Amino acid sequence: MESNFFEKVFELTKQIPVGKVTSYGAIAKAIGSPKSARMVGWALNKSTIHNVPAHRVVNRNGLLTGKNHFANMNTMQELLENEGIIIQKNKIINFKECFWQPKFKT
DNA sequence: TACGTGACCCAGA
DNA sequence: ATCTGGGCCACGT
Repeated sequence: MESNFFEKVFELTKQIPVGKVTSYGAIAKAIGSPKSARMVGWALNKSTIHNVPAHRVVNRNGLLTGKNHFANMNTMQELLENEGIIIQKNKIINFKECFWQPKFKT
């Protein structure tokens, strides 16, 4: 049995549309474990460089907490800005506007 | 086998 | 408004 959690986080993250972002808690909640938001970040950390736009996943405050784990600290912000997202001081300005809620979709 | 760690979130003071 | 503490599940050593 494969790690459901890992796969779920993977799927949801890959389903994030361009120019949109989401939070770890949202993904965790979508999976069914709102309390386990920490594992979402852990899962992404395992898959940072795979084909998963982990850079579109930020914390509840819209802060790029995980940028430290990317290849380069600027990578995450650069990618998000490239998507059209406004970031300042490692924080998304129009976070609410760019927020996207993950859903289960086969 | 057991303990520690982690890209977080919520509730209380 | 800010600060502190607790909880959660899975993985690594």
